[in-house]
Amino acid sequence: MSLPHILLGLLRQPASGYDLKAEFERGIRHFWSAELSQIYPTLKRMEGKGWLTSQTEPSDRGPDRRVYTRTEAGHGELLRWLGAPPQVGAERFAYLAQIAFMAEVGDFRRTLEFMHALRARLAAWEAELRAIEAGVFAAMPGYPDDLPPEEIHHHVTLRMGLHTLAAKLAWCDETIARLEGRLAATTGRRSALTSTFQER
Amino acid sequence: MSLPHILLGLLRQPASGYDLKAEFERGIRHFWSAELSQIYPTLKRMEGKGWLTSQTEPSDRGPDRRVYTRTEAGHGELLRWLGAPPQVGAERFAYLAQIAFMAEVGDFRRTLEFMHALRARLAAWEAELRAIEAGVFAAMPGYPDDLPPEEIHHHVTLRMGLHTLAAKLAWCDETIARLEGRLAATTGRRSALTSTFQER
DNA sequence: GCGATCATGTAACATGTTACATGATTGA
DNA sequence: TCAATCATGTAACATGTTACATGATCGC
Repeated sequence: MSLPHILLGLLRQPASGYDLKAEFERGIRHFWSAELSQIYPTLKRMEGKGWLTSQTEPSDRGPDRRVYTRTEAGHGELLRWLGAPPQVGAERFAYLAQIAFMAEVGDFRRTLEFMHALRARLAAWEAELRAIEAGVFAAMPGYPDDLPPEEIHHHVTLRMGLHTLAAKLAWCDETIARLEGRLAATTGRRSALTSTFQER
Repeated sequence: MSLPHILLGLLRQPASGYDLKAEFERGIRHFWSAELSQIYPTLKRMEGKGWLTSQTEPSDRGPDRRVYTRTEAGHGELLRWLGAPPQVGAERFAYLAQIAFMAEVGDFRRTLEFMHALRARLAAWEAELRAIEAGVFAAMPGYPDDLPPEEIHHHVTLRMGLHTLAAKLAWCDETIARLEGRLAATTGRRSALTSTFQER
């Protein structure tokens, strides 16, 4: 049950479902995502619980907007969630599952190809985070020491992304080197076009 | 749609739902989890698709076991999944969401407390992975170079866990140091028992 | 006029969690 | 005899994804 709490956190100012989706796209997306078709009914449910109120207002362009405001009860629920212990351990990595069973293919070159594709994806993601940090730094010479207190937490989540992506890239490199070492050991004995370890 | 594929991967030998749950607990759990109440209907669905066949057999103790066997079609589906590109980017970290909105509490000491709790959880997890690696090393002096080819992939996923957990611990330490620095800068000016940045 | 953006939603489906129901066997 | 383990499942609920439906306005 995290999406309602994330929405409560984002609703420092009143906002529509559409606005909140846009907030997800710039920032939150790095550690959580939600589709509009999930956000709209969730907001409605939250209003039913008394965490939000809504009023419709005309839009500058397009149809009327339904703008949600956080209630006292909603703010209380947010604080309760922030007081709960860290929710850790339920992470799911589909690509690790793929690697774990890759032996079934019987050819290291597939694993190698997979690791290269994975590395490229992770490197692009890291570049994105680096660019964000560089942008903040450019606008603030004393970064991160001069960050105002209310922006520290956002900075902390960005740093987590940078740390773990660097670690994953190092892991990709380690893995690629190890697999290439294995492949080199079998090349010469047999063509690189034939099976690499089904021979066993 | 990953659980069916993980089950296909685990079914190198015929196994019951109960057996497969046990396999999750020793290993898979580090990057995926599933309850029995999800595994049983999933196996039934997979049988309906022709990926598995089942036969019941008496148990040494307790009720009859329904043992599933992977079919040719099931093996083909597994290979198709292993041939797909890495599924990356949809990761969800509830604890990062909590940190991102922790400013709402208005007291760094809560963030600090949270980071200490998080660090303890991650350190315990890292210790567990280290123990697994140490166990493998003890049983095999030439680890990891001497690992047989079919065990390399398992080793690779273990290494990913060790890399990212070390990175997260470094991030925790960096964050804790930064927060303590901030706190020290305000202590002396006002008691540590009062608000730290709502003053702004 | 046409595609992009603004704006809200429903419906069908897929996936995952928690609680409940049942009952045998084994070891302390 | 009592708790743990073996063993299978259903039901209710919660969460999340994909596809579909509708329609206005703005810039090219």
